[in-house]
Amino acid sequence: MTLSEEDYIKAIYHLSKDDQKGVSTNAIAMQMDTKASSVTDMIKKLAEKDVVHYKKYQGARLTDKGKTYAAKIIRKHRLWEFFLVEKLNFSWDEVHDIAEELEHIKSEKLVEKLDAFLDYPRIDPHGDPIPDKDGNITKVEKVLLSSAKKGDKGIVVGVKDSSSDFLRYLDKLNIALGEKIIILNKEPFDNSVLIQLNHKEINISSMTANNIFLKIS
Amino acid sequence: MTLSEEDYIKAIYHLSKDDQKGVSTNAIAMQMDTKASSVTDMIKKLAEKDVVHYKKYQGARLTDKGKTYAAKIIRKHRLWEFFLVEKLNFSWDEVHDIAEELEHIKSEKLVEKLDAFLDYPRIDPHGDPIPDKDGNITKVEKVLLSSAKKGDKGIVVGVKDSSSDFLRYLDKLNIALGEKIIILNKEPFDNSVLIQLNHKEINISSMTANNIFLKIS
DNA sequence: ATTTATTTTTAGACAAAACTAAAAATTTGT
DNA sequence: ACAAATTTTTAGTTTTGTCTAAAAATAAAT
Ligand SMILES: [Mn+2]
Ligand SMILES: [Mn+2]
Ligand SMILES: [Mn+2]
Ligand SMILES: [Mn+2]
Repeated sequence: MTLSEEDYIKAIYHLSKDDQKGVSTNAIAMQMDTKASSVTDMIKKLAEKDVVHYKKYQGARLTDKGKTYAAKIIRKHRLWEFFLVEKLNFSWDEVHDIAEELEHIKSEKLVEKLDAFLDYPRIDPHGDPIPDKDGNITKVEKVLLSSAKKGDKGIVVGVKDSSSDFLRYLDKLNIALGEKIIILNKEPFDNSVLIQLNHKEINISSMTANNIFLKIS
Repeated sequence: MTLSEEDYIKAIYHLSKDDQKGVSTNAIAMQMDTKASSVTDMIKKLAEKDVVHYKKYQGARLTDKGKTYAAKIIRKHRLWEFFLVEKLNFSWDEVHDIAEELEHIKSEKLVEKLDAFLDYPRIDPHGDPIPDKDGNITKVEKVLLSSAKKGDKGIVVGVKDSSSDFLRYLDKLNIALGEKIIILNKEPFDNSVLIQLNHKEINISSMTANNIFLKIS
């Protein structure tokens, strides 16, 4: 499987909400920052290799083989991100692009040794679960800050958007994984949320609240 | 620079003995396991990018820019090899192929942080020097076991052939970097060498002796 | 000094992964 | 239900890196 094919598989995996409906050509094109026509070509190739099901105009659906493959790439991506942050002292907003390259290094043994070296981490620096050796992903129960209710108390356990810009903004707000948050109020006018964090009250915009995951405690 | 271009630059670097004469098209083809015609195409492209000097039928010579670039790739290759052996507990015969991929990961910051994490190692698991940040390589004075004289005492400091097969053979002989060796005798008939290693006498074939570097003490 | 052998380059083709432009199918709006 | 808008596919190019076959240049041998 080539680097490009692997990135497509991962993209389709991440875009697969429903297991029934295929992921649309346009959605994949958007995610991959390419043109729909290129996506069609690639989907056909992936169908040829039995990693996706494809019927014209019906979008792409990963096969079991495809899902397993996706999990393996994601496992590598997140293990490398963990390595970069925990061992090389990168910050969480710098690691995605590098992991985007490292995830394609082809060596089963490398992944397993890296996993052992890192002491079998189960979540990456953005709170996302790291698939195990066999591709199993333990789903973490989490809820968007935007959908938490007034009075709820929770811990920041993840982010939906993991772009550098957003992560650096969270740094500025002193919001990091593990921080305790209390929802003091929700403003119906603009859907902003007033929270308490480290004994300070801060106002979080709807857009920001929509990208922070909490575990309600 | 693409992955393929980088591998060519490295190949030309390693094949450059004389600084005057260009490296022949055929030699590069051999090293890269490809055809001479492909090499000619690539040399032209590299000349276009000013990393090699190229005149028809004269072979390829790296420019200063090319040499600096080569040193950077080799730096990454050897740092990753060191990481794999020292941190992930790979053996020295397993790391070359993986480093062959890792050396192409594009992030200056990653290299510098990796270097720091490894505590600035200066030689890789095969005894080869790791170029510094600026591409400077400190030459290690070393001599082939095959050219050492009877009575010489030395320490194994490197290997010329770093193929898995050779390295595993050395493991079997208990020859590793740092081992002390005494040259007891040289057999003129087949150029084999009788050495003392760990209080045992072993006979080393000419071919093997030709691939072990010593520092005479 | 020619002829012969080897090396290197050119010419033409191919597969991968992208693109643009245009056609076909599907979805949406009235 | 039909026209309009959108999505998806096809057709035809392009670029990168490879290949084979043949031509040209260089090196070796008689
Ligand atoms: Mn990637
Ligand atoms: Mn992540
Ligand atoms: Mn390489
Ligand atoms: Mn090495």
